[in-house]
Formats: sequence, structure tokens, C-alpha cells
Amino acid sequence: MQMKTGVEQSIYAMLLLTFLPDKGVLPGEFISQQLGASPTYFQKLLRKLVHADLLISVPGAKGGFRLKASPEQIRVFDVYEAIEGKQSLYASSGVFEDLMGIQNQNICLLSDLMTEAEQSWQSTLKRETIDSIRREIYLNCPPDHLTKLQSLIEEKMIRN
Amino acid sequence: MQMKTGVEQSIYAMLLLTFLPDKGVLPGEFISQQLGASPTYFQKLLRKLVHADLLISVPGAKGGFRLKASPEQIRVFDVYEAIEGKQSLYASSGVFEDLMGIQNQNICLLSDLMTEAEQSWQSTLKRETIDSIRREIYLNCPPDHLTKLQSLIEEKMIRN
DNA sequence: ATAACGTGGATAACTATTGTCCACGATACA
DNA sequence: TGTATCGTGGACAATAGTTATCCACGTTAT
Repeated sequence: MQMKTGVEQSIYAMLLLTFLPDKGVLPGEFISQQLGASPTYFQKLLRKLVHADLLISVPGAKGGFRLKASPEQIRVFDVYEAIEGKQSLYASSGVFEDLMGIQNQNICLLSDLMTEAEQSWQSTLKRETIDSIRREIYLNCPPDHLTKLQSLIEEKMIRN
Repeated sequence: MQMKTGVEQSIYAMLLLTFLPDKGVLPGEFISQQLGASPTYFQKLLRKLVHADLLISVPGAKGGFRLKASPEQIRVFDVYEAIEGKQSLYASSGVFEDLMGIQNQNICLLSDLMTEAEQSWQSTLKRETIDSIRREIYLNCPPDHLTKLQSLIEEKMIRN
């Protein structure tokens, strides 16, 4: 199994949007260009993020996307869940439970273990936020790159 | 993303094989029947388990499969890895690193976090073994079901 | 010899993911 | 009020990954 590439792209999109000043907005096509993603499919990802209440979309000319909450409040997990959905990594088929005659009991053998494993995975993703990644960028990124990107965004963004 | 159903089936197969007495062997078709899996595809899973050194296969008439190591030595993770392969859940595309001008450095922003999350997930799967699940079965399974299954296996198995 | 079993490759069916297209509604601006 | 720009949602196509089938082959017990 592999995580969808959309999760990575979405997290990067969120990161790009942290560069936006208040009330600024970035068109979806510009974001997808920066990430080298297919524009039309990327719009679908953005809509998922809007549905998950992570982004606000502004329709019409001078429209675009903006973070709904502050970067500190957006966990990496929230983005993950918005794209991947809420289904768990493991779904018991129930065949073995049948074989063992423990259909209706709550001893799930594997399920418990898998659930615990998935919670470990998720808890790591819940610990870090978009802001904590952004801070790492500020620390490790060459300053000239940062300012270049900043000015590119200010050029392409739209104020309302 | 979803875990392959083959992982679940493989773990159940390993559990079934713990019922085998020493030097006994179970044909692949019998195992797949018990698990309600497609016989031909299930053989492929069994071969993966053989390649991963978890099972021993005996060819020829009276052939079949048997655990290679004792159940205490086989971690759930080993089965998971045998079926899913060693590729990690997340593979960085590198686009964002390019955008930020940090291509060659080892600050990986997301990668570190994802790696850590995956290790959490894996460590849970490394903690439990086929034997620890088998013990749970012995504790929670109705004794008559257990003896019925045991005698079915003794009937279908092949001694060498 | 022959029947029963595992092996590995080729290939097909199925499913999920990714990508495209288009008609539509909303908004800014001339 | 018209037009250009943008997001929306649905239908659909392309691609990739997973599951399933088939077959010719090697091995072993009888």
C-alpha cells in the first residue's frame, strides 16, 4: 500500500498558503503550477480540503483559496484525513472469526492490533502541524529562495 | 490507502499452520478453502511467504506448507512485509524541496515525519507475534470449535 | 508411469487512483 | 449589462495497482 500522492501535494499547498498575507487569496491553477501537479485534478484535491474545512474558497474573478484556520491549528493529520478519507487501513473480512466461532464477541484478534498500529501512525501525524513544518522551512531554507518565493506569491496573489 | 487483503489472509494462514504437529504439512488448496480465498491467487501469497523465509514448501505428492520458524519467532510485521513489500507508505516527490532550494540537504520536512509515523505503525506490528495471537485464540475460542478445527486439520494434513 | 503437489510466468479481470472535460454559478470590472 | 476569471460538481477516460486464472514444468510418493 502507498499513500496517495495527493496527500503530499495537499500538504505542500497548505504550506504555500501560509505565505499569504491576511485576506489574500491564491488561484488553484497557480498553486498546481508551483507543485507541478495536473491543474484539473489538483482542483479536486483543493475541493476536498474545502469540504474538510481546511480551506476557504472565493469564487468569481479575483477568486482563489486561503487557509481557513491558522497554521498552528491545522494538523498534518487533518490534511491526510481530508484526502484519504476516514476509512481505516485494515478492514477485517470476518472469515477467520467465522472459522473460529467467535463472530459476535468483541475479541478481534487482528483488528485490535491493527487498530492500535493505525492509531500510533495517526498520533504522529496529529502531533505536527502545518505551522511546525513551516517553521522548519524558515530555519533550513536558503533566505534568498524564501524571499524569491515570497515575492512570487505576492505578485500572483489577489487581495480582497 | 488500504492494506492488501492478502496480509490478513496470510496471517490467518500462518495461524492455521500453528495447529500442525511437527513434520506435518498442509496443501495450499486446503488452506485457501478454509479462508474462502481464491485458490490460485492464494498460492501466490504462499509463495511470497516462502520467499520471505516464513514458510517451508514441500513439493510433490504429499507436499504442502509448514511454518519455517516457531510461532513465537514470527512477528505480524514479518508477514506484513512479506506481502506488502519493503516500500514505505510515503515517497517524497521532491517537488517541494526543489521549490524551496533544499534539494541536497537532508532536511526533509515531511519525509522525517512520515518515516517516524510509519515506524510507529510498524513497531506495533513488530511487538505481536503469530504465537501471541494464537494464545488469544486459545483463550477466547469456544473449545468445541477448537477441537473440531484441530481434528479437521489432522484429517487433511500430510505427515512426512 | 501416474497422480498430487508446489513454481513461476503470462495474462486477464477488477478496482482505485489520477487526469480531463464541460456546463454552471459567482464575482469583479469595464 | 456584458465579459472575463475563477471555483463547483458531475461525467468520463486513462493509468496503475490488486486480485484472479491458466498453463507448462519440476518434484515426490505410490
